[in-house]
Amino acid sequence: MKTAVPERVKGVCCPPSIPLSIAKVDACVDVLKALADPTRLQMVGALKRSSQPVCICDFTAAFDLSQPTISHHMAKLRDAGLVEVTKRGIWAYYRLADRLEPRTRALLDVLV
Amino acid sequence: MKTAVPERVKGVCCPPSIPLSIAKVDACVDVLKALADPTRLQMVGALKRSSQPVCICDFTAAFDLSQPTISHHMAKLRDAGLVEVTKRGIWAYYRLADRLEPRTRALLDVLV
DNA sequence: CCGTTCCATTGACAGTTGTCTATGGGTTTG
DNA sequence: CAAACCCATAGACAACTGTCAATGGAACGG
Repeated sequence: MKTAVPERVKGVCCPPSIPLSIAKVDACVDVLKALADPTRLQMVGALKRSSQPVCICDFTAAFDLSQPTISHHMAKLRDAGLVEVTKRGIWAYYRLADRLEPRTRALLDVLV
Repeated sequence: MKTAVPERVKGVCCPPSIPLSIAKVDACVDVLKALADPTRLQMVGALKRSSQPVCICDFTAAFDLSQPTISHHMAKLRDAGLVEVTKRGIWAYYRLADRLEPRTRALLDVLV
């Protein structure tokens, strides 16, 4: 029964008891921060569902946000390693990163 | 070949072409925001690994943060519906929420 | 070569977030 | 009751974030 609370002794609170998994936490948090925004989450979802790289101008049209804001959000996804860009002529085409970590891939499969 | 970029016509950029899945995005983002912090992510991980509810004083001891800050982080996890509390005497025991949405559960399985 | 188109960067600004100190409330113990 | 203990809330403050307008750079077309 998981809800049966452990016994405690007053004043003996707070031994350093919790095993924390500090490794990879920061990297994980960076990915979560990148995804924790409505615009960026929808961007990633659209890229994941698309069979082709998507021109960023389409995102500029799809969201009610200025072009610099869209560019800014995409830059955050780039910095997090989630997306990659191919420039062709005056256009910039984005896609999900080719070599996502398996955990990150699994995360996207759950999310979008 | 997913990297073959689509053709474009100059000036015809930005048709309203991207199908966005607006539903549930905000709810999803709320969960992601709650998890997108090193302290909170480790808290959730510790709760997930623990077979018993964990006294919040243990978190106060485990992290190099003040007691109100720990309480504040746990409140954020509560507000996001990720954890639940049982009070007993002067102690507050936290655990993962009993009825997490399947998607949220899957998210935690990937993350922690 | 010059204007047009698309994209990224910069700078500014308001709103949110993480942290602390201070305080108060509830529970147990002397 | 009074003191000690644990926890949550309130207030303050610095740091970060999301947004926009303005600017500049690169590529294309006449």
